[in-house]
Amino acid sequence: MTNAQIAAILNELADFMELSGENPFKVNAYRRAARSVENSRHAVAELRDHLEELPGVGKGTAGVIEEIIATGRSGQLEELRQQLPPELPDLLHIPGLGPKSIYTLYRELDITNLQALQTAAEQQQIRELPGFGPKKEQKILEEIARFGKRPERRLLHEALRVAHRFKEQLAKGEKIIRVEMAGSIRRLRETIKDIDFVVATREPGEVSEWIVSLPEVVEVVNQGETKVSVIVEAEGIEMSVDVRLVTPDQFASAWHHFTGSKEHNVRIRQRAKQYGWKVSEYGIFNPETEETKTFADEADFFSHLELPYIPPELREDRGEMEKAEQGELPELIRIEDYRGDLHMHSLYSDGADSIYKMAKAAQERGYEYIAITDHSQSLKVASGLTMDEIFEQWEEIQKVNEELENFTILRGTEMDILPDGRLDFPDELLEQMDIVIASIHSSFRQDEKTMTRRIVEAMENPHVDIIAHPTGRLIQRRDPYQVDIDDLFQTAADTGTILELNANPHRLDLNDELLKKAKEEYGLTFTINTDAHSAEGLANIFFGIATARRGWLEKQDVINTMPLKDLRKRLKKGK
DNA sequence: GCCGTTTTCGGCCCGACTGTTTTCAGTCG
Repeated sequence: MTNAQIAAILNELADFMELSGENPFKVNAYRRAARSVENSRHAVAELRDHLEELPGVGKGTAGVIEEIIATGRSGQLEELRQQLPPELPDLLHIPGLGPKSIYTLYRELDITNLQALQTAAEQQQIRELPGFGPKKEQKILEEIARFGKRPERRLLHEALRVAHRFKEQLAKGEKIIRVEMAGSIRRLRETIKDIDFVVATREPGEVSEWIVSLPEVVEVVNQGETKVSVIVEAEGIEMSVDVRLVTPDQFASAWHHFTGSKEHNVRIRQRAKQYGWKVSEYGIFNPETEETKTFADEADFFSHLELPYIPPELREDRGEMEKAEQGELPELIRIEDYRGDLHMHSLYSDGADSIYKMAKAAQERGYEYIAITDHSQSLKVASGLTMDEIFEQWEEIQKVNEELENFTILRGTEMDILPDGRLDFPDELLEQMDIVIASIHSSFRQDEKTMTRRIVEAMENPHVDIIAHPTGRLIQRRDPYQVDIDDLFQTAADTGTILELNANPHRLDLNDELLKKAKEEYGLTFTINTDAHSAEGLANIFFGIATARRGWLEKQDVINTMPLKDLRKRLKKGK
C-alpha cells in the first residue's frame, strides 16, 4: 500500500462524507490526514503504532488508516458507498456545484450522475429547486458541455506562454500601476489549472472594464470590483485567467495571498493568530489597534511575522514553515549557478543541430561545458549510434573543442538499458567515455521487480555515471514505470550513481517530491539536463531549475554547478 | 475528527462573488 493509495481512499471517504452532509470540520480533518499521509517522508504502511505522529492524524483517522493498510479497504467508505450512488462524487468536478447542491439534486430529483444532471437541466427541473434558479440551471448546462473539452490542467511551459503574453497586455493598461503573476504559475508547479494575476490600481472599476475588452479575452466568466475571471486565448491556447485588483499599498499582501498555496496560507494565518492578528489579502489586521498593516514587499510581510522570506516554489506546506521558523530554509539553486548541460543530442542521432551549433548555443548561454550524449545502437527509431559512428563522432568533438575557447565538449552517450537488463555498449567502450548516461526507452510495462532489477544492475556498472529520467513518466500522458523507488535511491546512494532531473517540460523527472525525498532520506546528488534535441531546446533548463527549487535542491546538490575539473573527478565513481 | 505556551472544550483561515434572496447560502481559491 503506497502513501498515495492510502491518501486516495481517505480523500474518497472525505468526498462521500461531505456529500452526506457530515460536519465540514470533520471532512476537513480527513482531507488533512490524507494530505499528511501523501506528503509523509515515510512509507505510512510501515509506520505501525507511530501513525498518530503524523500531523492531523489522531485516534479516529489512525484507526481508518490501520484498516486500510491491513485490508486495502475502509468499512466506513463501503458503507457510505452503499448509502449514496457511487458516481455522485464525480459531480464535484463540475465548477459551481458543491456538496450541498449535489446532495439537494440527489435528494429532490434523484440525480446520481452527469447524464441525469444534464437531462434534468434540459427539462428545466432544476430551476424549481430551492436555492436554484434559471441562471444556475443554464450554468450547469454550459459546464457539462465544456466538461472534458478543455484539458483541466496545462503543462507549465504552455501556461507560461499564455501568461507572459497576457501580462504584456495588462502592463500596457494606463491605470495599472503594477502587474505580477501569482498562484501556481508563480510557484512554478508542473501543471496549471488557471493563471492568476495581481494588479495594483486606484481605478478598479475602469481597469476591470478595460480588461474584459482586451482582444485575447474570449469569454467573461465573472466580473466584480476586485476580481475579474475570463477565458483568454493566446498562442493558440485557451486558459482561464483570474485577475485580482487591489490598491498599491495592498499589493504585497495580495501578491502573497494569491500566490498561495492554500495550505501555505492556512499555516501563515495560524501563525498570525498566535500574535492575535488576522491575515487577509489586504494586509494584517490587529484587532487591538483596529489597524490593518500593509507592506512594501513580501519580505516585509514575512518579516512582520518574524519569518525570513520564503520563495514561492517552497510555499506548499511541505515543511517550509517549520524550517523558516528555525531559520533553516535551504538556499535554493539558481539558474546563475548552472555551468553546463550534460545530456543533449546532435545530428548524429535524432537531434536537429550539429555538435558545433549545440556547443555555440551553450556557450552563448554562458556555459563552460556540455556533454554530447546521442542515443546508442539499439534505439533504432532515434538513429542510435554504432560503435564505429561513436569513434567518428569523437573526432568531430575533438575538432570543435580545438575551435572553441574556454569551452569543453565531453564525450558521452545516452545508452539504452536493454529489456533483459544488459547495457547497449561493452565496458571497453564505456571506459573511454567522459560521461555515461543510461536510460530506459523500451519495454516500459515490465513488472516492478523486473524493472527495478534492470535499473539497479545498470547503476552497479562502474562506468554508468547517470540514470536519465529515472521514472519514465510523461506528464499527463504516461505513468511512471513500475519501479521500487526506494530500491533505486538506495542503490544510487551505495554506488554513487547520479540521478537526473530531466528538464524537458513534458518529463520533469525526477519530480519535485521525489527530489526532496531522495535528498533528505538518501543524501543523493543530482544532475539537471535538458535532453535537448536542438539548440533552442537548451532553454528548457528553466523548467529543470524550477523543479529543482520546488524539490528543495541547493547548489551543492547538483553536479552541473561544478567547475569542469571537479565535475570530471565526480564522474569517476571510484573507477 | 483534530488540537492545545488561552490545553480536555470549543474552536477550526478568510473574503469575494453569484444567484438566490430580502439578509444569505453555497462555492471557490
